[in-house]
Amino acid sequence: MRASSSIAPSNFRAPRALLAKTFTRPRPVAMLTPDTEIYAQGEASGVLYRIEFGAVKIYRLMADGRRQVIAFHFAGETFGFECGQVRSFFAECIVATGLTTVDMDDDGRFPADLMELALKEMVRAQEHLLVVGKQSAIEKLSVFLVDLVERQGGLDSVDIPMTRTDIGDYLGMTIETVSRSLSRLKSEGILRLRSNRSIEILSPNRLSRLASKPWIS
Amino acid sequence: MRASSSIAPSNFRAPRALLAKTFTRPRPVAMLTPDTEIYAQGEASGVLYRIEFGAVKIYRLMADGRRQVIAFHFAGETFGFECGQVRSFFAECIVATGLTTVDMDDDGRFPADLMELALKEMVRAQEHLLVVGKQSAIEKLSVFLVDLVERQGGLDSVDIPMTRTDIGDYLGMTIETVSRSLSRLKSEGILRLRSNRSIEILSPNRLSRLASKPWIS
DNA sequence: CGCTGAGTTGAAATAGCTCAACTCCTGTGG
DNA sequence: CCACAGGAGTTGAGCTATTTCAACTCAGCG
Repeated sequence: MRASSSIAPSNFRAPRALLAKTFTRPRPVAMLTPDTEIYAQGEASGVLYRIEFGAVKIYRLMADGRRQVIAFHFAGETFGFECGQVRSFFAECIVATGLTTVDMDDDGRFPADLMELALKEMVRAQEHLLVVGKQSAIEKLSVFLVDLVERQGGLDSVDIPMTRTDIGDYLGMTIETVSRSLSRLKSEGILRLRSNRSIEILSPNRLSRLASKPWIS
Repeated sequence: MRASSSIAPSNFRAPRALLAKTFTRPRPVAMLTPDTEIYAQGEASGVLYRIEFGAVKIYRLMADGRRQVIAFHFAGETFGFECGQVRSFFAECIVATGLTTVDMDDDGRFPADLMELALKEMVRAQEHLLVVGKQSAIEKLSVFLVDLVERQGGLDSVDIPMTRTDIGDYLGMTIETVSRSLSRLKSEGILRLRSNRSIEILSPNRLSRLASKPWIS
């Protein structure tokens, strides 16, 4: 499943005529290898990306070298919203990924269709806040896993494309704590580590009880 | 400066004709007393609010009773963005507050002018993530204070309209830790507590060094 | 076959939480 | 005008979860 070629994002800006605002397909697809940088903090913004397959992480670097992962995005999702002329975040492929682009209007605004997506992204960020603000590492990790399960269609077997470091930077904890929490869930029989990047949920109920949907109804 | 009357938000929905999309003033202003609930989790969404004066907190209640404050808003700011038909958050006045409303379009979308505001709100939420994800309590509080300073025009004297509990729920720490961190900043000569709700920044440099703008350039 | 990076596990250090006592401020009623 | 009550804030002491530092395992790959 490894892409055979890696095309820099700036090279595959599609002709405007091809970019229907109604998201009609097919559109040109760029194949990116793992760890490819899609855009960087400080670059000019303007293009939105839609993931055809694969996974992407959005993060920010701090002055002291720490990193905060803002979001993970998977197939079918759109990312790249910014409020200024300049990117505030980095976007990077986690695995082999196929991307298409969505341009802004001539006047520098987004098609109205995308308002909904931007708002959804806002709410997602705010809900992530609830998770990072939680005190317990087990809780955080459970919420993370339940979210992954749901986004992967509710199957027992969950793919974890990102590294422990990514997860730690996403949840605001060290990789050791991520690892220990996973081990704890394993030892309690809630999940099984099929491999480093794939787990099997043995007791979805107990997992989601740990995650305990923080928001009321 | 206490408002003489408190009008429930549902009572001051202005006639559509008055709500110019270009934000022309004057518009009807509702005066709300402190602790007035502007909207609640679960209510129908649709109206945006603009703060003429005062301060508002946006928060969410968790199933276990914990609270996460998502944002504070001050004069000149607009809040109330949602992605669904229903409010995900509570909005409540912190002090006496004057509000005006901005309706959505007939088709349930926001005027295009507001896209920018929504995106700004998204980025704000994502930056809040950086703060809550930080490990040190002193750092978190410093970032919070620096933000307040900037939003109040960079003066030495900062107004803290919210309680320690609000601050704690915003930064993801207990009120005791908020208090201890403030005392620490005080004992180090970085600030002075004029009163519980007003501080004087003695060394803005050292404060912002502690806050150490996490994002590079 | 050994190198490298990712992940795990252990032990000690520590930051923040919890519980509890206390102070301070403010508003109220005598 | 003063006394008092209640809420908000502060401070202390002990406890615990997470971080830190370090050693180790494991898997993939030249």
